[in-house]
Amino acid sequence: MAKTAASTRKRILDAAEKLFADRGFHGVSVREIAREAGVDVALVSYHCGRKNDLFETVFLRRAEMLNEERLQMLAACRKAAAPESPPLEAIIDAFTHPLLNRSARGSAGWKRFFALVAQVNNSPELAPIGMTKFFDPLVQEFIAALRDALPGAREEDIYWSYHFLSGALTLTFAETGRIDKLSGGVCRSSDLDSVHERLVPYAAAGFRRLCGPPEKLPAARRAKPAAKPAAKKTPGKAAKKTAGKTSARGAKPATRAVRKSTARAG
Amino acid sequence: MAKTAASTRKRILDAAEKLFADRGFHGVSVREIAREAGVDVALVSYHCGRKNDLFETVFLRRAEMLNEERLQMLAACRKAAAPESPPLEAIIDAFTHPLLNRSARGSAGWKRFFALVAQVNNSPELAPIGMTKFFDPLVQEFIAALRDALPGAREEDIYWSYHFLSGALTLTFAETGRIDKLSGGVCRSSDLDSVHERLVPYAAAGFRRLCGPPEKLPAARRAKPAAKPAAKKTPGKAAKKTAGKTSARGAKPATRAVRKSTARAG
DNA sequence: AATTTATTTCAACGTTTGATGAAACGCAAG
DNA sequence: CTTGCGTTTCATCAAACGTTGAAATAAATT
Repeated sequence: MAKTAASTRKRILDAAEKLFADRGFHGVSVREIAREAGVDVALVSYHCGRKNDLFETVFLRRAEMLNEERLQMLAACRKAAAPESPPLEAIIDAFTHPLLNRSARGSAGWKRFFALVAQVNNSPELAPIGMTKFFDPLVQEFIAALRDALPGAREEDIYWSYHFLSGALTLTFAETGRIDKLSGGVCRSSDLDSVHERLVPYAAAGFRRLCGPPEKLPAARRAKPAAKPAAKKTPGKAAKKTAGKTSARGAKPATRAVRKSTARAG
Repeated sequence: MAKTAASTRKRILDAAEKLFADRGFHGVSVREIAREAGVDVALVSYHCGRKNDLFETVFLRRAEMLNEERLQMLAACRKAAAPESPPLEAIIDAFTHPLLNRSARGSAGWKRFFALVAQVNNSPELAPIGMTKFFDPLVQEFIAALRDALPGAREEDIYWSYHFLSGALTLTFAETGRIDKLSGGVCRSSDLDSVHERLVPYAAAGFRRLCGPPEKLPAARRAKPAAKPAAKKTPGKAAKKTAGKTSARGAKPATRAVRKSTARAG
């Protein structure tokens, strides 16, 4: 069982997905992927080509599925509201709900994929390649829908509002566990249903505030420019001298300058 | 010049910051950092310890400065509003404005740092370590302020609203260039002043919607559960057979199974 | 000037990296 | 059985990896 060629390829992709999602492209070696998949190293390049191609394949595999469903939902809510524009919440939901569908009900693979997307989206190295390549056509479609739903809005406001949603969405579905720790257990990042319930109105309210009628912003935006905005310019002499004194640098241990880590303190 | 020990260490940290911000922790080698800094490899461990320590130092260096100013701004706006709670916008601004101060006026170092934070924040591997360690105390302080500004709000709603802001903020200041491409030049991610002008009201509106009085949500949230929510389960046989035919897998070239990348096709 | 300490250079260590050529295997078609 | 093809194993390559000891140099202290 699980010895056919197709399943070998799938095992490699699944293993790669898992490891890439955890530690990013550079944090994983091809050999590690092979080991995780229980497969010889050479089989990785045989089935999936070079490491770059493997990464792209992992990324593309689910991106296509996801975005298909997103477009379907968008079309559905457009049809339901025709000839009017669908309500803003419905458009945002069409954009976000497919993530919930895939992730909430226990699919480990999809969860890993979303963790991967979050990293790509936030990487100066990968975002201009990966996100643009696989997500921009879809996003343009949604931008158009948002434009209809927000008549009179300026283009920049729509794009920026989308960008904020994108950041919130990818971070949330990455499930890094940070919010769990931060909230002391009050929030569970794995409870995506209840998160999504909040994300949609949050984003919708933001869109309306930015893209809605030009209600004058409440002027009380900044409190004070802070006591010393550019204080503490070069603490090099003043602050540093207090700590250590012999060494030219801060406060560093013995023999070699720095040796604080794990073992071998010699 | 620039040959003192202190400046050597600084050169290493700056080089590390630049490379880490571009390609992440695993994407950069110690030797590369040394090369970028114009320094012998051994000097990196001499001045900054192991690679892990170097990364932490790079991260901590600016995080402390940044968060100090954030707390100052929070204190200032609290004082200005006392004994009332500061307005929501002022609190959010105290959280976000220090990023603008540091980044908007051309500091390449700070821009790189924010790109780094975005990657750490979205990494399952690094977020639980880095973000928790260096940002949680600050965030707790802001959560408390938000709690005062949003009386009657539920804890989960506050935390999740913050989380959404965090995602939008880090992605925005990472300046990956994606929004520039996406918008065809309409938005410039480097124009942080005008982005920040939008981010604050966007987030504030989201907070109010989630944490404000329990206005009944507009029921029209979902359009339809989409025609086929779980369509196309295993395209392995049906869809794949259309493309290639000889190979067991999809459509792949010659000799070896996969060989599509750059050079050395034979 | 002599002595101590801080910094820098050089060379090397054992491992791991991504990738591949050549040979062996399994299996269906001839 | 034999041929042929898709798949798998095995061994290997040069390059790069993180880290360090020891020697050489520079700077500070006595």
